[in-house]
Amino acid sequence: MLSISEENYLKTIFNLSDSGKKQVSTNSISKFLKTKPSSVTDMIKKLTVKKLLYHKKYKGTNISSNGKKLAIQIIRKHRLWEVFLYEKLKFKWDEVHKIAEELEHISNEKLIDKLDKYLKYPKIDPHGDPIPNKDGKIDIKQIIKLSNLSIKDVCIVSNVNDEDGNLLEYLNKIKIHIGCKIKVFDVIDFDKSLEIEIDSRNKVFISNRVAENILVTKIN
Amino acid sequence: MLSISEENYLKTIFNLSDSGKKQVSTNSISKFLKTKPSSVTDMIKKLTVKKLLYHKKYKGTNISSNGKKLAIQIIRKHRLWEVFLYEKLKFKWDEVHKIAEELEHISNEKLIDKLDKYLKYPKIDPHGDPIPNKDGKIDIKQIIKLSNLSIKDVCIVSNVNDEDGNLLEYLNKIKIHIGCKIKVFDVIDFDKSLEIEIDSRNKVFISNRVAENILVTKIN
DNA sequence: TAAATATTTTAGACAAATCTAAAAATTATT
DNA sequence: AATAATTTTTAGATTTGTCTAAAATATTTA
Ligand SMILES: [Mn+2]
Ligand SMILES: [Mn+2]
Ligand SMILES: [Mn+2]
Ligand SMILES: [Mn+2]
Repeated sequence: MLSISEENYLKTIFNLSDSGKKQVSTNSISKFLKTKPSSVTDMIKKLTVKKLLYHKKYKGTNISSNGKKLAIQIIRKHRLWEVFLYEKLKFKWDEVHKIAEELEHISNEKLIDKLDKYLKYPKIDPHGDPIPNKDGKIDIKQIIKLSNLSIKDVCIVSNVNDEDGNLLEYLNKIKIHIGCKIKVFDVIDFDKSLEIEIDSRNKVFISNRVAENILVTKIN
Repeated sequence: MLSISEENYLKTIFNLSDSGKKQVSTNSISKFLKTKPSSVTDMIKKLTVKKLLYHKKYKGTNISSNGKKLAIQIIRKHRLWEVFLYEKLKFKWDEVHKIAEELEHISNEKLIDKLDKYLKYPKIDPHGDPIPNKDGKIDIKQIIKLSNLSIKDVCIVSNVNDEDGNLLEYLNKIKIHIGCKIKVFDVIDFDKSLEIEIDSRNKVFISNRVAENILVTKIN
């Protein structure tokens, strides 16, 4: 059994490593979790003893296959709770992440199984992130950043960064949501901002920064 | 903001004090929470500084009105989650208490408001305990122990002790549940055990000990 | 009411998770 | 390659919640 802190570190390392593909630096973990690098070093040692991480002094950290399995189960819980909060309790999509950060640490396998069933085995969370199944398997779609599209491209929004509440609020305002259709009308050379049309209705300009945080699947 | 430990102590003291009516001994808290008396003394000091308890060395502990308010809100959360687990996720009534012990510590007022609404503002939890409303008000019914009834009395089960999973499992087995009707057929002089008929169907004997843990409202 | 017993508190220790300050190692710059 | 800057680790401290052992107080029993 892991403590809440251990779970948060493990999940963060899994995410920062791009699902275990890359090495993670001590500083990046410390920045993400808003703890000091020295605290991160301590926790890395602890999780390494538990064989959830590999670590060589001064070199960087990799997640082990056991670590991956545990991290994916935490993510599964997080995203199922997000669906519950969004679908059943009618929270806005920019409110669910913070609450799910707490709910994800409740450990009872039967609870998660029953929640999954109750929600009818959802495949994605309210931000378009895939929900791992009980065995840890994750459906991955071919997705690209909206900022990579060109004039006249059309796409469906499949995912947005759920870490930043301000971004989600802004997307609410301009009516961008998971599953909506976006057509690129113009790409401004000066700052790479985009003029887009959302669901064949409202036309707006969005910055390149915003476009980088919206993941889409091209449909033409 | 209270820690999970502080919340558990506060709730325990509220319950052991019979909703604030009685003084609570250090040992009784320690027994209930399975911690040592010295740990209890430490926590009492901390909660006294926060003005949630009154305490005089060697004399005993009383809960303050602020402490009562907080305890009632934790109980509200606990019982609402129990209703969710029982009604929506279809857990058995003997399974929900343990999980609710964790869920009750998630602190987000909007979450509890929305959960309450979603469950249609339930008045009692799966064990018949009243759910305090948002302002902390609790409906109290005229309830007595089943063990206090006499031959030919009829009653409705309104509450059972939810702390002991074994009791709940046993009640499941003999089909006693909240709202069921019980008629007393005989009271055995020797050990005060009862012969009862449940919902005009199955007749069984139950021990005095069991009858003491079933609260009912008389209907004749 | 004095002694025995039980309860409660104090003193000091420990593990977990964090921090600051300083040392060690790595990486970037001249 | 030497120096400067950055990153990472170590050493030691702090807070929270727990423990054991012993001391202080209260209660029960003889
Ligand atoms: Mn999230
Ligand atoms: Mn979390
Ligand atoms: Mn309960
Ligand atoms: Mn609890």
